[in-house]
Amino acid sequence: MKDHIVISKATIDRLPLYFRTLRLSQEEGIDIISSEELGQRLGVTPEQIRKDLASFGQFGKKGVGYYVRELIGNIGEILGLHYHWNIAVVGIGHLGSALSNYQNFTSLGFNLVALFDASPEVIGKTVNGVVVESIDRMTEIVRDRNIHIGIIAVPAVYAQGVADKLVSAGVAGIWNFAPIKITVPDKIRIVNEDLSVGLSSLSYHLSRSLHEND
Amino acid sequence: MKDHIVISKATIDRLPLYFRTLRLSQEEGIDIISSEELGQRLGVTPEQIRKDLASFGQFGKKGVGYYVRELIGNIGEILGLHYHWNIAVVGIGHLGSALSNYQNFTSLGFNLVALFDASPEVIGKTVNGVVVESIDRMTEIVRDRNIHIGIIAVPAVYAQGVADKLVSAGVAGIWNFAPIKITVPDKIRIVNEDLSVGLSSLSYHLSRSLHEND
DNA sequence: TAGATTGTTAATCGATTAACAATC
DNA sequence: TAGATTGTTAATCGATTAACAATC
Repeated sequence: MKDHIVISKATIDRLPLYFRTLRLSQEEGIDIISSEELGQRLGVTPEQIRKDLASFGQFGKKGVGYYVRELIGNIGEILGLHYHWNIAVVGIGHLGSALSNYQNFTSLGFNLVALFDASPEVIGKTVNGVVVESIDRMTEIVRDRNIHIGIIAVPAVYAQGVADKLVSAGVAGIWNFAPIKITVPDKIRIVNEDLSVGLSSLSYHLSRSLHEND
Repeated sequence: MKDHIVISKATIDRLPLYFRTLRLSQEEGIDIISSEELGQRLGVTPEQIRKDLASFGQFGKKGVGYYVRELIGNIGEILGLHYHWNIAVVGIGHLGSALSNYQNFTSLGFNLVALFDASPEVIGKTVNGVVVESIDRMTEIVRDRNIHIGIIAVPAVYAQGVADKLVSAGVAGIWNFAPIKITVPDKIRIVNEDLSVGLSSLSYHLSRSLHEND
């Protein structure tokens, strides 16, 4: 792995796509794949793929391509998926339940180890094999179950409070689904997943094509 | 609106954030806001905001700032939210149900008008006031209810098939949650919402900080 | 008017694309 | 060896940041 080279956010965001597509290719029985072929499968130029991978090392064989199994391992390790992070979902409403049941997280190596909610009607229920705990027990449970990542799926008004609680309980990263900006200390990683962006950008483009001949 | 100027994807993706934050500010009773203040609230530089808005016109008053209500209207119109697009969700599993119940879409002006599923156990159920229909009735329902946008929340293996069906039924845009690349004709807009990207990028950064002193 | 803040141009920075030498 | 394909450098393109004149 090369030090002192800064990897672009765009590159990091493409790695999961490479990872996923390589695994699909592997299931199809493909052992070796070229950047050309891989690019076609996921809609990225071969140059882009080679450049992205090259920032982490030399994973291919010139004149041959990439060994699929090997590359999956390499990308998995780059992404840190081999750490099998423990995750907790906070807010077991519609979205929180859906996330708790999302099988693709498991297949990426994440372990769902805790669920939290504030509502007495929800506390005690079992979702995807995990019992929903009161949000008041967060501190002890985060410590006891060694939770690395907290997923926020509560209404916007509560999101900052939940984030503060997760941070003081000791998580290292937060994945925020609440549609609001959340502030955390610098050492905590935060990723905002804003579902309204995708739909709004669709709306933008659709309304353009409506009056294309202006 | 300025013609022949290409607006960057990054700009379009920030507009929904501006929109949302402006509405929150409005609720707090703020009538006029500067790019400085707005920037602080959503974690974007004031220059960035002014530049983004400037690509669509002159919405502010020099020496004063932006009139919140006016700007909300302007951005809403730029995003095409005033068209009140009709949307349908395909695949009423955990994620599909959550999306069907997502109140933020409604607050952006989208109308949920149809739900589809292939499973007899789900067909006929009511989710958020809408009855789940068989996927076999998609063509007629898309036409009759004038559906503009289809949301794909089915397992990856079925996603391309569902997309083909949505396109031939006549939707103009697709919002895809299935973790797979989908191919559609050029005239159809497609946005991929890949939930594994966010979590994987968290994992990447967390594993970096683990061996920060390498 | 003086102070504040926009809109816009120029400078910088970063990411993608193109080209090709290295080599399997 | 000849053909294929990577890894890497250079060229281009696009987006952000800085600076400031315009003006409310």
